[in-house]
Amino acid sequence: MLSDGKKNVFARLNDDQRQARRDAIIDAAEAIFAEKPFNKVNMRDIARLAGISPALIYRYFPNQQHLFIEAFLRGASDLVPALDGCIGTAEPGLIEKVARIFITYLTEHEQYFKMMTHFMLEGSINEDLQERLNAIERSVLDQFDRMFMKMGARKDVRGLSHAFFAALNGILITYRRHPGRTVDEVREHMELVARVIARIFENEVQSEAMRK
Amino acid sequence: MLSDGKKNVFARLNDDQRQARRDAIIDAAEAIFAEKPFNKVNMRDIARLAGISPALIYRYFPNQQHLFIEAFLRGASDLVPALDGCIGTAEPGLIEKVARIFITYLTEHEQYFKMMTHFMLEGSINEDLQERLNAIERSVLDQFDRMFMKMGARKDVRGLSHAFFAALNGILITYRRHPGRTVDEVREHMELVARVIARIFENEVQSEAMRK
DNA sequence: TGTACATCAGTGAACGCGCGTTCACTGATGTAC
DNA sequence: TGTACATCAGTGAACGCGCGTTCACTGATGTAC
Repeated sequence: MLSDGKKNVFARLNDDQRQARRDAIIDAAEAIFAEKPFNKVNMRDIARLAGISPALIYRYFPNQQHLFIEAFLRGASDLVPALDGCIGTAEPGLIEKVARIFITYLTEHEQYFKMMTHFMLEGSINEDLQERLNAIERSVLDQFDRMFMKMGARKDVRGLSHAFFAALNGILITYRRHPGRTVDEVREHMELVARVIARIFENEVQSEAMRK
Repeated sequence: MLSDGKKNVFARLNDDQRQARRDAIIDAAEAIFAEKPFNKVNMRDIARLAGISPALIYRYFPNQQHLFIEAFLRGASDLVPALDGCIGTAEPGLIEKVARIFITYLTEHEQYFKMMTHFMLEGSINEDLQERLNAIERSVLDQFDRMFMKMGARKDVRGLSHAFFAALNGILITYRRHPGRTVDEVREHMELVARVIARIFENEVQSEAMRK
């Protein structure tokens, strides 16, 4: 007699095994994103790197968009604790430190940055997935809020965070491919510009506090 | 006897006619870019809108990349005079005005923004074309330099311009597609964030002047 | 203990489509003589 | 003035490729009895 429950009694892969394979596929997707320009990323390469057939990916993810967004969510969620950990204490230069962590994280894990811009620029995204992307963005903005408040900002903190977030993203996109520069030179330039940004935000917060 | 000059005597389209058709193709490319997500833009649609066969485009442009970059250069070069015209006099709120012009220009002519991000993110670009793109970027940065100097900045003006440029680009990319918002709401939010950015740059320049 | 069967992970090849680009061709016009 | 020819704008169809996704199938394993 067949089971009448929702879980099929015949499932031979238990949850751990399924999860392990899922992770392996996401690992492969990340590696391919890290290696190639994001419009060259494709399912065949991901499957090959994961050591499986392309068709098998579709037993774990309904389509490419889901896979990409799951991969992004898994990786990008590590950024939030990293920010959280360093905002603990108010200190001079905190904003610069946070800016550097943000920039460093997204240049060292270029795959997340590529995925992020992919979603920002592409057409329609599944509603649920969009909401999860928004949740990540809000978490990052929340961290920035905390940072600005620790540094003494009181007025329109969210506005500052939005501006800060946009400015850092802009650095990553604008100076990503400066011709004739090595990877290190690009990173160095980004950090330079990030310091300028951090400095003027710092200055803004300070002078706001002084006006009070 | 055949002509021994470089210009073929048989050319039936004179330079004006050729240029007119070239412009018409670029017009069509712009219109398609304005209408569709940039990864849906294709040569067939451009040809159809221009009222010609796809094959004819290749008599005017060697390939798609050249067409796109020429289109971008033609359109984006109008931004520089627009900025130039409004930086004439130093006045309070100048930075905000310039930020608004930049944002407005690239939201009202969304096609240029799409092309710009296209080039920033895609793989290899022809060297000559890259140099022309860089020239445009430098012109914009030069305008920002002028603006900051008029407002009293003296130290590391180019650094400010780089940061300002990145921040404005970041606004355009980050807040482009906020789900459930109308086009007007998106634009309004962008202008709000741009005002925050402008304000803190203004503050930075002023306090730099005061420290002197 | 053995056998027929159900279930499911996994596969390689194929489907279908979109798209950049090229090909072979047409037809109009100017030139040589 | 007429005719053969060269030149070039322009075309529709085809080529070739990449890629997301699906299909028909295999084989291993657990179950029913």
